[in-house]
Amino acid sequence: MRRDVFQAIADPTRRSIIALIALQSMTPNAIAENFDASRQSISKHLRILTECELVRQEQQGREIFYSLKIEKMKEIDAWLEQYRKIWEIRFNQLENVLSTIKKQTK
Amino acid sequence: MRRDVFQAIADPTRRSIIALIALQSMTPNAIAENFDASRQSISKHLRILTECELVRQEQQGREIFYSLKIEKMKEIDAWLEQYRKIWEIRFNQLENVLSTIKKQTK
DNA sequence: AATTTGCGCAACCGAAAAGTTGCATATATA
DNA sequence: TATATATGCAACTTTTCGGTTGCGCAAATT
Repeated sequence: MRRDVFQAIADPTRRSIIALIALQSMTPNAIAENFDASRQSISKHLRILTECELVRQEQQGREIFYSLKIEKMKEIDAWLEQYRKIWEIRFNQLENVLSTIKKQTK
Repeated sequence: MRRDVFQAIADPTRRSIIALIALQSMTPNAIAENFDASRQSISKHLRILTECELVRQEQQGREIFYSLKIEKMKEIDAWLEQYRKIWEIRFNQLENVLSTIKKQTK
């Protein structure tokens, strides 16, 4: 089972779950109430999110609270970083081109 | 076919293709040479990347050059932004807690 | 003009993923 | 203690995905 963060966030339901539990931890039932999907289906998504460590479980009596491991999101951020650099360079190049044109028209 | 950026970057081969063409545009054959995968397989990935507008094609004779549409990557960045905010808040809260502890031990 | 080259497209196949159903288990509650 | 509730897990089905094969077409090359 190739489970990585990128695969985890590929599913729109999982992205919604992430958004839902980003601020406060929730039980599977509470989460499922926000979707058309069945409890089991949500449970499976939660398992996938847990397996790739995007989510943490906390047992409390017979309830299990799920919350987002926000640190793991930084992995995506780190991957994006290289491209952020590129688009900044591109932007600067464009700036230069524009200022050159401006000078020429003067 | 539900094709979005998140689904596109879920596949490791596609992420490699993105990295490869980020700086200069390349033909499918040239791209395929960098992988074990067949030309057709790479071509299919390129189609998916094109469909979700992460990649642009430029015909030049019988060759087609593919290049990254870096702007589209910003969509992922925009999605991450909300979580970036959260982890900054968390970090500041931690700072506060630490400084409170520091004061108490004084 | 015939052949080679670069490429896309459609059909097919096997593996993995998503969803459903039916349990089992542990903790509350009556 | 019997029952209801919260949840996970395993088995099964359906869908999706990645890859291969085979074809067609247009641009280069001979």
